[in-house]
Amino acid sequence: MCHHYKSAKHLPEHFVEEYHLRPDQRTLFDKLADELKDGGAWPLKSVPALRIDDAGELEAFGAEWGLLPRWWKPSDKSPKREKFQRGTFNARSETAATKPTFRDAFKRRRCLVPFVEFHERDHYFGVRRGDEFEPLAFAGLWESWQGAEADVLSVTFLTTEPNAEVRSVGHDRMPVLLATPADRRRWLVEGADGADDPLLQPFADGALSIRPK
DNA sequence: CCAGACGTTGTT
DNA sequence: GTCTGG
DNA sequence: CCAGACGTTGTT
DNA sequence: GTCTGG
Repeated sequence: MCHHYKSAKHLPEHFVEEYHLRPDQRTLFDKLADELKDGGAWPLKSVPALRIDDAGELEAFGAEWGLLPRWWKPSDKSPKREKFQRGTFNARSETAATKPTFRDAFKRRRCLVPFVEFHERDHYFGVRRGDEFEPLAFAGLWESWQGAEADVLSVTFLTTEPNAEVRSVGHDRMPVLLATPADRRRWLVEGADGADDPLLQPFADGALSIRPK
Protein backbone atom coordinates (compact mmCIF):
# COMPACT_ATOMS: atom_id res chain seq x y z
CA MET A 1 0.00 0.00 0.00
CA CYS A 2 1.13 3.49 -0.59
CA HIS A 3 -0.12 5.60 2.25
CA HIS A 4 2.95 7.59 3.16
CA TYR A 5 5.49 9.55 1.17
CA LYS A 6 8.05 12.27 1.63
CA SER A 7 8.96 15.50 -0.02
CA ALA A 8 12.33 17.23 0.27
CA LYS A 9 13.57 20.78 0.26
CA HIS A 10 14.75 20.59 -3.35
CA LEU A 11 11.38 19.35 -4.64
CA PRO A 12 9.69 22.76 -5.14
CA GLU A 13 12.57 24.20 -7.10
CA HIS A 14 12.62 21.20 -9.42
CA PHE A 15 8.96 21.53 -10.38
CA VAL A 16 9.00 25.32 -10.46
CA GLU A 17 11.69 25.05 -13.12
CA GLU A 18 10.18 22.12 -15.00
CA TYR A 19 6.86 23.95 -15.38
CA HIS A 20 8.04 27.57 -15.31
CA LEU A 21 5.65 28.38 -12.50
CA ARG A 22 4.87 32.08 -12.07
CA PRO A 23 5.72 33.81 -8.77
CA ASP A 24 2.29 33.42 -7.19
CA GLN A 25 2.19 29.76 -8.18
CA ARG A 26 5.70 29.31 -6.93
CA THR A 27 4.75 30.75 -3.56
CA LEU A 28 1.78 28.42 -3.28
CA PHE A 29 3.78 25.36 -4.29
CA ASP A 30 6.59 26.25 -1.86
CA LYS A 31 4.10 26.62 0.95
CA LEU A 32 2.34 23.32 0.23
CA ALA A 33 5.59 21.40 -0.08
CA ASP A 34 6.95 23.02 3.05
CA GLU A 35 4.04 21.62 5.06
CA LEU A 36 5.35 18.12 4.33
CA LYS A 37 8.88 18.78 5.52
CA ASP A 38 8.49 17.25 8.99
CA GLY A 39 6.25 14.21 8.97
CA GLY A 40 5.78 13.79 5.22
CA ALA A 41 2.38 13.07 3.70
CA TRP A 42 -0.38 10.85 5.08
CA PRO A 43 -3.99 10.29 4.01
CA LEU A 44 -6.18 13.35 4.62
CA LYS A 45 -3.25 15.71 4.77
CA SER A 46 -3.27 18.63 2.38
CA VAL A 47 -0.64 17.93 -0.28
CA PRO A 48 0.77 19.84 -3.25
CA ALA A 49 -0.26 18.79 -6.76
CA LEU A 50 -0.03 20.05 -10.34
CA ARG A 51 -2.69 20.08 -13.05
CA ILE A 52 -3.63 21.76 -16.30
CA ASP A 53 -6.21 24.50 -15.79
CA ASP A 54 -9.10 25.52 -18.05
CA ALA A 55 -6.82 27.78 -20.07
CA GLY A 56 -4.38 24.94 -20.69
CA GLU A 57 -1.79 26.36 -18.30
CA LEU A 58 -0.06 24.24 -15.72
CA GLU A 59 -0.97 25.23 -12.17
CA ALA A 60 -0.17 24.17 -8.63
CA PHE A 61 -2.95 23.42 -6.16
CA GLY A 62 -3.37 21.95 -2.71
CA ALA A 63 -5.78 19.09 -2.04
CA GLU A 64 -6.63 16.55 0.62
CA TRP A 65 -5.10 13.14 0.02
CA GLY A 66 -8.04 10.72 -0.37
CA LEU A 67 -10.39 11.21 -3.31
CA LEU A 68 -13.91 12.47 -2.57
CA PRO A 69 -16.16 12.06 -5.65
CA ARG A 70 -18.70 14.72 -6.55
CA TRP A 71 -21.66 12.48 -5.67
CA TRP A 72 -20.54 11.64 -2.14
CA LYS A 73 -23.07 12.29 0.62
CA PRO A 74 -23.24 11.13 4.22
CA SER A 75 -24.47 7.59 4.86
CA ASP A 76 -24.41 5.10 7.72
CA LYS A 77 -21.26 3.56 6.37
CA SER A 78 -19.44 6.85 5.83
CA PRO A 79 -21.09 9.47 8.04
CA LYS A 80 -18.15 11.81 7.51
CA ARG A 81 -16.36 12.44 4.28
CA GLU A 82 -13.04 11.77 5.99
CA LYS A 83 -14.05 8.18 6.58
CA PHE A 84 -14.77 7.72 2.90
CA GLN A 85 -11.54 9.45 1.90
CA ARG A 86 -9.55 7.21 4.20
CA GLY A 87 -10.35 4.39 1.77
CA THR A 88 -9.52 6.18 -1.48
CA PHE A 89 -5.90 7.21 -0.95
CA ASN A 90 -4.91 4.86 -3.82
CA ALA A 91 -6.69 3.85 -7.02
CA ARG A 92 -5.89 0.62 -8.85
CA SER A 93 -4.67 1.45 -12.35
CA GLU A 94 -6.30 -1.74 -13.63
CA THR A 95 -9.79 -0.62 -12.64
CA ALA A 96 -9.80 3.17 -12.10
CA ALA A 97 -11.28 3.77 -15.56
CA THR A 98 -14.52 2.06 -14.59
CA LYS A 99 -14.91 2.40 -10.81
CA PRO A 100 -17.65 4.91 -9.92
CA THR A 101 -15.36 6.65 -7.46
CA PHE A 102 -12.52 7.25 -9.91
CA ARG A 103 -13.73 7.02 -13.52
CA ASP A 104 -14.69 10.66 -14.06
CA ALA A 105 -11.41 11.87 -12.64
CA PHE A 106 -9.50 9.23 -14.60
CA LYS A 107 -10.97 10.59 -17.80
CA ARG A 108 -10.95 14.31 -17.14
CA ARG A 109 -9.12 15.31 -13.98
CA ARG A 110 -5.62 13.93 -13.95
CA CYS A 111 -2.81 15.55 -12.02
CA LEU A 112 0.72 15.06 -10.77
CA VAL A 113 1.45 14.39 -7.11
CA PRO A 114 5.12 15.28 -6.58
CA PHE A 115 7.21 13.32 -4.13
CA VAL A 116 10.79 12.33 -3.43
CA GLU A 117 10.48 9.01 -1.55
CA PHE A 118 7.52 6.69 -1.01
CA HIS A 119 7.10 4.28 1.84
CA GLU A 120 6.39 0.53 1.85
CA ARG A 121 6.93 -1.97 4.64
CA ASP A 122 9.38 0.05 6.71
CA HIS A 123 11.42 1.08 3.69
CA TYR A 124 11.62 4.25 1.64
CA PHE A 125 12.01 4.00 -2.13
CA GLY A 126 13.31 6.63 -4.53
CA VAL A 127 15.57 7.33 -7.46
CA ARG A 128 19.00 8.26 -6.27
CA ARG A 129 20.79 11.14 -7.94
CA GLY A 130 24.16 11.69 -6.34
CA ASP A 131 23.58 11.87 -2.61
CA GLU A 132 19.98 13.04 -2.95
CA PHE A 133 16.77 11.52 -4.22
CA GLU A 134 15.33 12.86 -7.45
CA PRO A 135 11.93 14.63 -7.41
CA LEU A 136 9.35 12.44 -9.19
CA ALA A 137 5.57 12.39 -9.46
CA PHE A 138 2.77 9.93 -8.83
CA ALA A 139 0.06 9.62 -11.53
CA GLY A 140 -2.72 11.47 -9.72
CA LEU A 141 -6.46 12.11 -10.03
CA TRP A 142 -8.30 15.05 -8.50
CA GLU A 143 -11.89 15.93 -7.67
CA SER A 144 -13.85 18.91 -6.46
CA TRP A 145 -16.72 18.24 -4.07
CA GLN A 146 -19.27 20.96 -3.36
CA GLY A 147 -20.32 21.08 0.27
CA ALA A 148 -22.76 23.37 2.04
CA GLU A 149 -19.99 25.12 3.95
CA ALA A 150 -17.05 24.83 1.61
CA ASP A 151 -15.71 22.98 -1.39
CA VAL A 152 -13.23 20.16 -0.94
CA LEU A 153 -10.43 19.55 -3.41
CA SER A 154 -9.00 16.05 -3.12
CA VAL A 155 -6.46 13.82 -4.84
CA THR A 156 -5.41 10.20 -5.07
CA PHE A 157 -2.86 8.34 -7.17
CA LEU A 158 -2.67 5.10 -9.13
CA THR A 159 -1.05 1.84 -8.10
CA THR A 160 0.27 -1.04 -10.20
CA GLU A 161 2.21 -4.27 -9.81
CA PRO A 162 5.44 -4.06 -7.81
CA ASN A 163 8.85 -3.97 -9.44
CA ALA A 164 11.72 -6.14 -8.17
CA GLU A 165 12.79 -3.79 -5.36
CA VAL A 166 9.30 -3.35 -3.92
CA ARG A 167 8.62 -7.05 -4.21
CA SER A 168 11.87 -7.70 -2.35
CA VAL A 169 10.45 -6.19 0.85
CA GLY A 170 7.32 -8.28 0.61
CA HIS A 171 4.81 -5.98 -1.09
CA ASP A 172 2.62 -6.69 -4.06
CA ARG A 173 1.59 -3.18 -5.07
CA MET A 174 3.50 0.01 -5.84
CA PRO A 175 2.52 3.48 -6.98
CA VAL A 176 2.64 4.37 -10.67
CA LEU A 177 5.74 6.53 -11.02
CA LEU A 178 6.17 9.25 -13.62
CA ALA A 179 9.92 9.68 -13.70
CA THR A 180 10.50 11.81 -16.79
CA PRO A 181 9.12 15.19 -17.88
CA ALA A 182 7.78 13.52 -21.04
CA ASP A 183 5.81 10.92 -19.05
CA ARG A 184 4.48 13.59 -16.72
CA ARG A 185 3.34 15.73 -19.65
CA ARG A 186 1.71 12.78 -21.37
CA TRP A 187 -0.16 11.75 -18.25
CA LEU A 188 -1.57 15.27 -17.88
CA VAL A 189 -2.41 15.81 -21.54
CA GLU A 190 -3.44 12.40 -22.83
CA GLY A 191 -3.83 10.13 -19.83
CA ALA A 192 -3.64 6.38 -20.19
CA ASP A 193 -5.41 4.13 -22.67
CA GLY A 194 -6.21 0.99 -20.71
CA ALA A 195 -4.24 -0.91 -18.10
CA ASP A 196 -1.67 -1.98 -20.70
CA ASP A 197 -0.63 1.60 -21.38
CA PRO A 198 3.15 1.99 -20.92
CA LEU A 199 2.57 4.85 -18.46
CA LEU A 200 0.89 2.51 -15.98
CA GLN A 201 3.51 -0.23 -15.84
CA PRO A 202 5.70 -1.04 -12.81
CA PHE A 203 8.87 0.99 -12.56
CA ALA A 204 11.91 -0.59 -14.24
CA ASP A 205 13.56 -3.26 -12.09
CA GLY A 206 16.75 -1.98 -10.54
CA ALA A 207 15.91 1.71 -10.93
CA LEU A 208 14.85 2.30 -7.32
CA SER A 209 17.05 2.69 -4.28
CA ILE A 210 15.88 1.24 -0.98
CA ARG A 211 16.44 3.04 2.31
CA PRO A 212 15.42 1.19 5.49
CA LYS A 213 13.22 3.34 7.73
C1' DC B 1 -38.95 -0.65 -7.55
C1' DC B 2 -35.75 1.04 -3.89
C1' DA B 3 -31.93 0.75 -0.63
C1' DG B 4 -27.25 0.71 -0.48
C1' DA B 5 -22.88 0.87 -2.29
C1' DC B 6 -19.47 3.43 -4.46
C1' DG B 7 -12.05 1.62 -1.85
C1' DT B 8 -7.24 -0.09 -1.00
C1' DT B 9 -3.72 -2.93 0.96
C1' DG B 10 -2.27 -6.96 3.17
C1' DT B 11 -3.27 -11.38 5.55
C1' DT B 12 -4.59 -15.70 10.02
C1' DG C 1 -3.05 5.07 27.38
C1' DT C 2 -1.32 2.69 23.46
C1' DC C 3 -1.36 0.16 19.23
C1' DT C 4 -2.84 -0.56 14.45
C1' DG C 5 -4.47 0.44 9.95
C1' DG C 6 -4.93 3.48 6.23
C1' DC D 1 -0.22 11.78 10.83
C1' DC D 2 -4.84 10.58 13.06
C1' DA D 3 -9.11 7.75 13.70
C1' DG D 4 -10.48 3.74 15.73
C1' DA D 5 -9.91 -0.15 18.34
C1' DC D 6 -8.97 -2.06 22.63
C1' DG D 7 -12.85 -9.27 22.92
C1' DT D 8 -14.84 -13.85 23.30
C1' DT D 9 -17.77 -17.63 22.29
C1' DG D 10 -20.47 -19.81 19.09
C1' DT D 11 -23.00 -19.57 14.72
C1' DT D 12 -27.87 -15.74 11.50
C1' DG E 1 -24.71 10.30 -10.24
C1' DT E 2 -25.15 5.46 -11.41
C1' DC E 3 -25.06 0.62 -10.69
C1' DT E 4 -26.19 -3.60 -8.10
C1' DG E 5 -28.61 -6.65 -5.17
C1' DG E 6 -32.69 -8.06 -3.13
